Amino acid sequence: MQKRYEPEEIEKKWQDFWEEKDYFSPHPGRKKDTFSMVMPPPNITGVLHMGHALNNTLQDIMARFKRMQGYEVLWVPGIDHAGIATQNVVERDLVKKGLNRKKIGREEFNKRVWEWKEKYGERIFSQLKNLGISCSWEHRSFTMDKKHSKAVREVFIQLYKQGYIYRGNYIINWCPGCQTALSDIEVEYEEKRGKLYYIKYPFKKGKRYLIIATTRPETMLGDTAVAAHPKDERFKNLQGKRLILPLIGRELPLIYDEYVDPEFGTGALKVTPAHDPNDFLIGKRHNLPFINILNPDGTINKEGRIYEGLERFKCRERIVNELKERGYLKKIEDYTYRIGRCYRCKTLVEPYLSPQWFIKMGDLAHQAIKAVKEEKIEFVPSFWKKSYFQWMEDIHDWCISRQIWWGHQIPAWFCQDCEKITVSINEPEECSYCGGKNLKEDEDVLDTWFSSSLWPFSTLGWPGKGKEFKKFYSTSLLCSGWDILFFWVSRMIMMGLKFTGKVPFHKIYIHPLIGDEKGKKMSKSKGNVVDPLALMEKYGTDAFRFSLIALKTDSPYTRFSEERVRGYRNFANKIWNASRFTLMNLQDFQLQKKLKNKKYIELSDRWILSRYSSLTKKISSNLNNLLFSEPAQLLYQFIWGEFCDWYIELVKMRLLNKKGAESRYTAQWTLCQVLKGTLKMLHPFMPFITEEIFQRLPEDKDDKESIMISSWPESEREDEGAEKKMNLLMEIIQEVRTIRSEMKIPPQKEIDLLLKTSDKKNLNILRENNSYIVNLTKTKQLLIGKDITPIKGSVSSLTGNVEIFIPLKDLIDIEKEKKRLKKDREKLNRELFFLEKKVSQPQFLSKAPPELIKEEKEKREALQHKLKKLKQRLEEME
RNA sequence: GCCCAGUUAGCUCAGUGGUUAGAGUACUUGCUUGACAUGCAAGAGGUCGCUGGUUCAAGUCCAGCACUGGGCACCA
Repeated sequence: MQKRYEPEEIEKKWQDFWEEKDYFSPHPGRKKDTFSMVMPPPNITGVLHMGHALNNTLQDIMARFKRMQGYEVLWVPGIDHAGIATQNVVERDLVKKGLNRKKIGREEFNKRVWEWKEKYGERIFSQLKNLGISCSWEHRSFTMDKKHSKAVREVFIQLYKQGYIYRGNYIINWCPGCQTALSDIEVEYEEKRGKLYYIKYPFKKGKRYLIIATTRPETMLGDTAVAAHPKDERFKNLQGKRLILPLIGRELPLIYDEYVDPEFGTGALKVTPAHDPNDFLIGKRHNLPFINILNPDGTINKEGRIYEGLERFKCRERIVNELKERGYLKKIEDYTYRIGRCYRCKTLVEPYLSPQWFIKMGDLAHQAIKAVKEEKIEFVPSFWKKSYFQWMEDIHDWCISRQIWWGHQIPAWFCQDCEKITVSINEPEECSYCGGKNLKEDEDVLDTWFSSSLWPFSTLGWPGKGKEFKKFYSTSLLCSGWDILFFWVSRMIMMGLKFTGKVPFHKIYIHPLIGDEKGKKMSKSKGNVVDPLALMEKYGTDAFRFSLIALKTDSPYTRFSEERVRGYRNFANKIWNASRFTLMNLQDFQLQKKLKNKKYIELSDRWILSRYSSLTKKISSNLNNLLFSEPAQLLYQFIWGEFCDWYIELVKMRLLNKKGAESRYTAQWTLCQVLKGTLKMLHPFMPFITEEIFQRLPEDKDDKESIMISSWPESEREDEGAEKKMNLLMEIIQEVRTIRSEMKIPPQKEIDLLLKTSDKKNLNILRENNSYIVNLTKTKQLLIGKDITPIKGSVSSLTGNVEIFIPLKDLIDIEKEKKRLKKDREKLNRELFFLEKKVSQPQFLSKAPPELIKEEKEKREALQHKLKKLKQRLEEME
């Protein structure tokens, strides 16, 4: 075994081994219970990023943990066809080749997307394999495969037939870049500093005019009215007047609508029903014409007359100029307002009137709220529930149609004869209303999130209700980032309840997104993106995974720092070396079976086994409660701070046979047991290094061929007495080391050490375990007793009720020692002052629990004793 | 505007009403100590954002405020 842990070959080796052995597929376990999860499907365009890494590491920890606990685990991996995102990527690729989508046509385009999918779609799977995740690859799914198409159509048709899905002409968010409708949540809003233009709208008769403020002057091309508040005095006597739209010359009626805010701008509002959601409603109320002025690509259409063909912002510029030239522009003010961008291509979104498909959300949302309120789904951390409720309670109908080519085509046919819609799983032969054969399939496809909302059951074969569906649905747990809480999680809950009658998952674990060191969102444009694959290569996958988990908090962004990964690389190396040490000392371990029944176990053994036992309980309960960073820290602390720093150090002398064969064997057994059990608990976090070492450790009957399928450790060896004894010894050792360091005693120099106490119990502990003290403090001569008189020129200290003396003779610097003791005295005085105050308060004595009072009083006595001894020493030195 | 989260060591973060508020990292000092210098030992470093309240007891619970980050909704 080399001195350093070298992850590369080891990781590859075990990943292949596990897959070959088919450990990732569900196998009936000891518990007969199941544990199931579906992976949030990455986009087929996706390249592994930090978010995937965290998300999948969390799931992998749970999968491995539950598997070791004896559950039958199913973890379904999959990828998402990601409609718009994928279409954009493939389209860009076409442009590079001098082609475009319209040139090659829909069929050819989709053929190319499929080709692209075959080529790159599973790239992310191989990257996930590097991460060591243990999902069931044979269950892999794709949101566009036959299974899912069937589920999608089934859901669509049922929703349509039950009146949840409708089609109509409404204002939706239109992305001129992607040239499709978007749902409300697919628009990202940001503050923008822009201008507010004040435009004169002249009356048809006379020379007067109204001034109207707008941020989007180009939309005036679609104005069909001017509105004022009915109670606004300024406009009261203008009833029935008509205005002329500048530049265009169209006559506009002046109407009155409660919606108008008299306080804003001039109190008069231009109404553009086809390009503003509020104006749309006003238009409906007042039966105004709806004039669409935009082409799908964001250029002005023929309704814009002389401006036809202009790009929308060019048009704005020109209109403003012309208004100015012709005296229609009163003024321009600076104004900050909100603009919406497409979440895929970041193009500014336009409110746009067009025929689209929608799902009525009211009832579905109501059921989904109810299920969470009734705690059928547990949110972790629970505060996310509030966001969930808020969004669900204020939900709008979901625009599900997209004017793109890549996706599930909407199973609807328009009858050219009677203009009615026939919806059907398979292509219908005739119109279901008039029987006409002249049918035209709807060209729109469904929102990507429509198919992903079915994911927890569509992956399990729904609408079929086969064995797997029955066995693994509802799933046990879903892990997701909060960024897709509304896009995905909420919708799965609604669809799951609607179509299976059950919640899609019992628990939802919502993890943070990973920000950079400053806590900012990682993005390509900011250039602060960290590549997980590079980190895995540099520090090893285990260290990388561990850093993701140990860093994780509940706050929405976790700050990621490479420093920490390096720290956990060092931790992996520490484990490696602790194991190396153990293995080097197991030559005669064949005796282990005999040792199992041995009664003789040393204090340090009892101590480490006790610490180990309480660790097993904490780790199990933490993981069951979906706490991840806590167990990670506990394991780190135990392995490094207890097992390595203390146990291994204490056991060295025994392994060198200084205490006889029996003691050596016991040490070997304990080392091996504790190491093995700890590795098992660490396995979900650091799968590779733990497997590598496990394979090298001696087998016993419970451990089969891999740590992955070994049983989760349980241990009942808590021993409070042993812990107390060890604590005393450790304190003394640490105190002696401190003195050595403060007194600048060279590390090589052996000292004499006197330990004085009148407590019989402590005397026994010290005598029985004097070797611990001798070995860890470099002591030559150790004297333990209750009537020891320290030699003059000793340094002293006190822990518990044990007085420590180190004779230094002429080496001692009296002044320095006095200073040290005085500093101790000050500290003691301070502590005692507060403690005495506390213990003497009548309210404390009457209301605090008696146990605590007793403890505090004992503490006070101990402090008083300590102070007395300290004062004695100081007097002696004067 | 409404909502959520956060504010603890230089930095990144733990902290479950009850010892002297912890860890990693960085820093200082000393060490090639028979697993490990990716290491070992010791040390320094804190008005727990502010103000009140509840309590025998508050970093922890409650209220208000400030600041930071985020989400949602908005008037052209």
